Amino acid sequence: MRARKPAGSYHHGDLRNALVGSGTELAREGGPDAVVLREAARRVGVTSASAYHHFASHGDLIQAVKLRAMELLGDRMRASMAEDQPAQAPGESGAASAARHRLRALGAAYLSFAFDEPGLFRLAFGPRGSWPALQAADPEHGDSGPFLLLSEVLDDLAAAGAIPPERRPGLEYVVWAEVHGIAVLCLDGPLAQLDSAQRQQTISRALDAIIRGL
Amino acid sequence: MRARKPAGSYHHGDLRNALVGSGTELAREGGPDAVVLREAARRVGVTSASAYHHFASHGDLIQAVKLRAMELLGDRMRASMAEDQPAQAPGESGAASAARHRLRALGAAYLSFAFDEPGLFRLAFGPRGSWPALQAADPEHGDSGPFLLLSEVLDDLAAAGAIPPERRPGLEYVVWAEVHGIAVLCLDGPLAQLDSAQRQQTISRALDAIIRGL
DNA sequence: TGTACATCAGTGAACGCGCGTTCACTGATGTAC
DNA sequence: TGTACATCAGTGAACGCGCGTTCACTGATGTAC
Repeated sequence: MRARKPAGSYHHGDLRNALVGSGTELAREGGPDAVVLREAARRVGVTSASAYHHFASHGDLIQAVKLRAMELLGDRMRASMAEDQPAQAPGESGAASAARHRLRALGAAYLSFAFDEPGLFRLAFGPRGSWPALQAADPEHGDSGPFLLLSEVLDDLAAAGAIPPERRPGLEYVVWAEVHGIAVLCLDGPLAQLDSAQRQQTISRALDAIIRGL
Repeated sequence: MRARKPAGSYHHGDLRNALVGSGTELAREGGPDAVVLREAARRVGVTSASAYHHFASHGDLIQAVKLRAMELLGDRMRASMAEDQPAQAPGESGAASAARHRLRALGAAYLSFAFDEPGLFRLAFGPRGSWPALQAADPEHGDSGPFLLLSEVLDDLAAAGAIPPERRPGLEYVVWAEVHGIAVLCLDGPLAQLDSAQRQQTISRALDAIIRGL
């Protein structure tokens, strides 16, 4: 946390970041519609007009918050991958099953983010704002987005022979869509009525079906 | 179309229906956020206050439009199933493949609705309003919702031995989620950048993976 | 090291807008006798 | 068949609200000399 308030300062010093932060908080609490420019400024303790020194419009703020939400999803998935590596020397015969295990962990992390942070999730995948180009997954920042994580696991599976090579291209889209569908249907669709045990069972079945479909 | 304007009448005669209609039009044009009570009334040529004789609130209107959108989706799927039955006597050995064919048609219809009517689709599956209980799929109206259509096809597949019986329960949720995920990712997610050929290819691969995963 | 000055990042007040909702009302409808 | 009357389904005006955005402004910052 750098220089939020340089002591007795008039200027904020990091207002853009702070606004994205409070906007993210708003999205977390109330979803995409709750990301209101005036309220975001209010929470930072700043006039709404000042936001226009950092964002061209309300939509611009929304887009920034959307990107932040995507980052948070990526963080969650990366963390899950990191902690979920019990056997570090899987032996070549177990390579495929280890990769499958990681794929499952990735899907589970994705879904747990959706259920823990429905507001952020809805913003990240809702009609407001737009997704950046997937290929330009800023490698300079060193961190790979959710998309690259998935690609890597699928590469591992292909390398281990668990996926026929001719089926590999474009597979990330298919797998992503499958996991994503569960999340949406559980959050805002007909599966919202399931209690948490039923939901967990459905998730488990769906992940089975996905892996089977590889 | 019954009695929209009984000649020189003061009363509208079918205002509730008309409002749901114009609300649906609004959703079609601009998605969930565009379903504005005042505008819906304006389009029917009626004061916004009059809407409150038929809906308790704005949210009530939205819910009604949401249900309409679901109906339209069901219509589309049913129509697709009806026209897509070339061989009416499939022979017992081809029963499984015929059912698979119908499943594919169902998925394609679902996706074509999503792409043709993104506004309605977003309302149907968005955070606004809520889904009715699936089991209470009003059998008195004679028409089965999207959910029942899917169930029937899966039953056919199970009967034809294409699905191991122990995997049958809850399968509709899984399949639904898989198809749904494609739609959402293509509409509002990272797959929105695909051109229509790439999209079609992704869809095709995804449907393959789904069927393989049965 | 000190000073002049351009630039930057805030303030505070105001704008117009369209929304959901309420209210007292009135003309039309349909039912009881 | 006709009339009285309760109910229904509209009207039109108004309300308060919070929003996004603009404006002229001013205090703080940092750079050139």
